[in-house]
Amino acid sequence: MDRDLKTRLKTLNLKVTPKRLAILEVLAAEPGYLGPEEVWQKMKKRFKSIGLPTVYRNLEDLANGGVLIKIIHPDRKLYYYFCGNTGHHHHFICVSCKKVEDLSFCGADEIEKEVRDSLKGHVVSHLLQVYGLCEDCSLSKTISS
Amino acid sequence: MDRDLKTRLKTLNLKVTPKRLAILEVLAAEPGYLGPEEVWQKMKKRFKSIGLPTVYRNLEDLANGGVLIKIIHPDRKLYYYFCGNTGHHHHFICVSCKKVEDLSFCGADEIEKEVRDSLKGHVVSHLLQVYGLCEDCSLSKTISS
DNA sequence: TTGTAAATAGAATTTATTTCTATTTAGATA
DNA sequence: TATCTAAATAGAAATAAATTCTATTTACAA
Repeated sequence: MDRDLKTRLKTLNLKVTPKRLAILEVLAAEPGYLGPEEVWQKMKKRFKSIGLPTVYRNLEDLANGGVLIKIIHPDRKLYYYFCGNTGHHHHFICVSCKKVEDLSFCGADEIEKEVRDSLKGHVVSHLLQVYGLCEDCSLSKTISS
Repeated sequence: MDRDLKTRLKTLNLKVTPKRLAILEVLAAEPGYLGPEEVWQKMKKRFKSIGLPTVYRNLEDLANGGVLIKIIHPDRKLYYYFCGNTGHHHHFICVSCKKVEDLSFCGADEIEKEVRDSLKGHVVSHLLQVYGLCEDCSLSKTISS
């Protein structure tokens, strides 16, 4: 686990614990994304005792810190994946096959302008998720959910 | 309740029941969106007996039929709004006082273009949620989250 | 008018997620 | 290095949104 990441955790006031690092390693090694339960299963192979609440708390804390990205599926479950850089990600989620693809579109500038000009407030973060049918599912299915 | 809507329900193989129509009326009269529990509360003012599962089932069926739009918030709760008013609603949520304000910004057109052009998919719905500090909280508080 | 598949009430249940409390640990400070 | 304190944790318990189940009622087609 690289030094930058440890530094980043400290910046977030998160202590560098073995389990916290292991959760990051599990997700960093994953090509896709995992749910809390799946992360827990993988953690149990590495630690004789590891509580599910620990997994939930860490995933939440790390996502709040921007180290992980949190995805909310149409099935309402939470999923996370490792985020190398500090930027936000926007997603296109297929409601049929659950596949997630990145979107490059981001209206951050316009959003910040509107919040600043008409609401007189400050933007801390924003979330954009787009639900739909991916190419494969568009070809083979109709919208039924 | 207009005739077009009844026709639309029949097209979806959904019978035109008083409660189903009332759920639509409740949401059509709402400028924003409502959760199942909120819809249930409003329904209980109109019917002496109305079950929460009935509300859930109808909201789901109507959303599947495209009469309602379903969105999933970062808090994982479901919300619905009538598909016939001004379209989707985007919100600015103050992380300090939890106040919600409407945003007029919407990048729907650009999003649909990108999904269509580069992903070859179709957009069903999207969720834009902006977190920040409102004017009052910007003046009096710091970000603590 | 009648038959039947859909809709419903109300209770019970499910399950992802969170809270609680006692205990342990990371890492700052002396 | 030893000590201290807030953060992190385990494990049990709780929460609550959402769903399932079964008997009963109703919309509406024939």
